[in-house]
Amino acid sequence: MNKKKLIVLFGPTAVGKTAMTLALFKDHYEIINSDSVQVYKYLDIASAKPDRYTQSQIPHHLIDLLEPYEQFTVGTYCSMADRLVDEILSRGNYPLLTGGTAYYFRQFLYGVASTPESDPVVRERVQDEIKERGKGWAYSYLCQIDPVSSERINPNDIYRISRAIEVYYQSGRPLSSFKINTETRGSLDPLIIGLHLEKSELDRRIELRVDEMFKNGLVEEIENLKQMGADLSWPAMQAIGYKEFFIPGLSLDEIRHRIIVATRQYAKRQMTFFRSFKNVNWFSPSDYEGISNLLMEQGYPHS
RNA sequence: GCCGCUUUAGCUCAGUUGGUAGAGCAAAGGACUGAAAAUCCUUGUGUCCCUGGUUCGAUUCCUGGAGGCGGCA
Repeated sequence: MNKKKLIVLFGPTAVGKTAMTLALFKDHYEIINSDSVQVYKYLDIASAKPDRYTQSQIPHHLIDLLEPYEQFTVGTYCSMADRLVDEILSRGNYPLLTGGTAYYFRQFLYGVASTPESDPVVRERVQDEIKERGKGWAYSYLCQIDPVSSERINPNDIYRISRAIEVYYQSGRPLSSFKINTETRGSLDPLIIGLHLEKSELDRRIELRVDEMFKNGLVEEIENLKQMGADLSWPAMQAIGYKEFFIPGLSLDEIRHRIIVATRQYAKRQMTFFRSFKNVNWFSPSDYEGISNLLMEQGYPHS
């Protein structure tokens, strides 16, 4: 059985992934969006969703998939991406997974663990319990039901504690009993391309991009969402460039500044995650020639 | 011009009854088991505005000066 050839293209926010796809991947490629915010409808500007023109030049998948009040998960991403990879290959094209959500790439490449998928009812039950009995209880309960995970998870990391408890409620098994994969799935033959920029240059681009977002109507986009009933309980509203508008009492300038700072911090976290991937071919986002040569060497269509 | 308050980390500010200092934010580094643009961990950062004096020792008390804020003229 032939391994599936595909390209993974990642890099921190604002590094220039979209420009890169237009420059080098216009023909014989189809993009599988790997960005946890661009899957949402109506979140166009602050999510830096590829514009109409870009989408007309290259087929895009997994964009505008959900309403902003719906929950997306890695598991869904992975199964949809798997199906799309097969479809794209059967058409004689190459899948190009691109975006900024490192966690999605990690789970896609290694294969998502066999833990039960998250259940909103159970999640709410656990949330209620934590609210009632406190975070201290949650962690000591975790120590009891899953000592192995309690070693790994910090007592303050209520997200992961909560999830570990959910898994226990749903399966009757500790989270740590589900083995995770640490190697790329045998069925895949990925070519991983990472884009990186010097910190000061990336910071400059982030600031420019945020100013562009305001010029392109970010405030109107938020107004539209608020008219639809958006508030912080909508999963999509936790994204940078959206959540800031729900903080009471901020001026537009303060919102702008917070978005810039949060974006810089996000880019830093992304780089930390990306650096942990193996077999990454790192390039500057302007190095079209280097990437083109790599594609040629690896037997991929190139321009 | 006079009176009062103020000057400490990149920013906002605590503090030291005289023994050269610490929070939040920012920053740097890291983690990541179906929420991941989420969540969490670790770590510094200093002519304590300048000048003289008192003192074993001054960022702290005193003199003079400079900047900022407010009031009166």
